[in-house]
Amino acid sequence: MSDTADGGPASEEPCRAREVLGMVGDKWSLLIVRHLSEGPRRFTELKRSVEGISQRMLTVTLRGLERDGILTRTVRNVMPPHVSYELTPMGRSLREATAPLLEWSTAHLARIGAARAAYDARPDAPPA
Amino acid sequence: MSDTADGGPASEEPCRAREVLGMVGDKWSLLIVRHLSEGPRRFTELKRSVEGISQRMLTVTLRGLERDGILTRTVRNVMPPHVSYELTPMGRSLREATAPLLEWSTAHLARIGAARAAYDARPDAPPA
DNA sequence: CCGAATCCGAAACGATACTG
DNA sequence: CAGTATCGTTTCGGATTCGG
Repeated sequence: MSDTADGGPASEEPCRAREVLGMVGDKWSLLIVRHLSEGPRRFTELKRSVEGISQRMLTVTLRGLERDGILTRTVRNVMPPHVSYELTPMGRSLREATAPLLEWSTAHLARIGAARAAYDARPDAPPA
Repeated sequence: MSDTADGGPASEEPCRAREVLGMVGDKWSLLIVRHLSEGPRRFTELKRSVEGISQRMLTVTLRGLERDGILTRTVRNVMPPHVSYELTPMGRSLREATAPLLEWSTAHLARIGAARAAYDARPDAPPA
């Protein structure tokens, strides 16, 4: 399968791929989507499980995904506050669409590291 | 298929997805990979077909992809210079892994636009 | 024709402190 | 608990200029 059932033959106009990458190509979106694929999660749960993300980036990223219709934000106005995030059907379809890429990454990361090492060891390797 | 054959259950350690996105999650990499999936291309051909990319970003992105073993760079030292770029087998497998995401994008972009419009029209929409 | 080098503005990101 | 506000740093990316 070299040219069928893919995202198009690339020869078409300005290409929508950029818009998708502008949405999920950031540092955290796909991580959050992936974690939410296991079920609804609360803010602090995500904060812990994504690990490395700051409060700010978690908030910002969640807002963006909510705006794009990838997930829903449900507020229970009690004390203490309780906010739950959950994938929409579109969010789950996105998760499935990104699965092959995540698979690919785990399968090829070692090879990529080797390629980089080989490249950097070449006589004509770039200085920095 | 809700949970099988995907990139893992998300519960594992710090997650490699970030490294992949650090590689192909930028603005241009996937576009270039997509264009190269049709066969080898020269620098100026890519410059024209990607359209919107600057010389600098084309050079930088191509170098990165070459370093990661996604594509090869072949120089024919003649006048005028002739440099050809071509996907490696790993590059082609990457192209296939990203195909579902590109498919998804073309299928859902309109719906996302609608979701954004609806979100922005909500009474509690963010100011900016 | 194919790039490298430099400069600069814009945007992303992170740490911290504060609020209901 | 679940954010918001502010600040400083880092990175991205475009324009321009120069070299082989």
